[in-house]
Amino acid sequence: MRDCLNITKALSDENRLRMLMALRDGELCVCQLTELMGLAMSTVSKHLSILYQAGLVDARKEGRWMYYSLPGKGASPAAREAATWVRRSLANSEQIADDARRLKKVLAMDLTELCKRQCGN
Amino acid sequence: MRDCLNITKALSDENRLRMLMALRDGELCVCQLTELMGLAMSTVSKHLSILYQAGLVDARKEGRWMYYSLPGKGASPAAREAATWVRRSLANSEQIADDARRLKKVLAMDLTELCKRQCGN
DNA sequence: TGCATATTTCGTTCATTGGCGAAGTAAGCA
DNA sequence: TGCTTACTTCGCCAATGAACGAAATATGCA
Repeated sequence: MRDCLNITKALSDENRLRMLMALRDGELCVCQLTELMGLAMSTVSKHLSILYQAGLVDARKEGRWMYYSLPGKGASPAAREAATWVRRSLANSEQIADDARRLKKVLAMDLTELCKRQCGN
Repeated sequence: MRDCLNITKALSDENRLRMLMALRDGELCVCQLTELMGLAMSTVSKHLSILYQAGLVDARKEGRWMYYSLPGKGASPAAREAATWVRRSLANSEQIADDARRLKKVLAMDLTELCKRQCGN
């Protein structure tokens, strides 16, 4: 029950759903997600930790960067099924499509420049 | 996005998950769910309306009684898939097993007597 | 019609959650 | 060793949500 609730609570916030969908095409660092979401970095970090606790994202540290991604085979069946459900349910969301467009621009930016700017705020 | 969030928010409460699971074997009226859950009837009614808004339960009025049940074929795919996910995720929950045991006793009670007692409170 | 009963709605209280900025931590570089 | 940078944790405030009891809304029955 605890695991199940962790997952449903993690999924019950619009910004967290958007972040999960943003990770569809591969891992992103916190700065990139922060730029995409237009929230404070501390807020994004908090959301990511909630998703991580629920097993809905993997985390990988590389140098100073933390990369988050959708979980692989190691994840719990419940979490993977939930992620699949989210992906299908939001496939046609206008908001998600808009995020995908803006994510492309974010990915085109220089990562170091982007992070420097984010952390300056 | 709105539909998806309605579903995940509806599922992000332990008592609502327990109610959904209690409906596995067929419809129940508000009094029966109230007895099972040990909450105020107004609280149970509120939870049911949230599940209903999300499309996670059907509602049927028969005389003075409102019967709630898991949704049939008419329900949205997203809601049905979510319900299936919940059923699988909680299949082995001790809490749910305990609820099932107590539900048997509730079903053995006389419905009219049960309701009269509930509403007296 | 009037009364009992089953349920919902309303108003309030309390706990949880999302948001931010500031301070703290960890990793690379001069 | 310091300094910058990428991120997390902490402390606070505003908003949301769960709980209750009381009042309102059906519905059936005398």
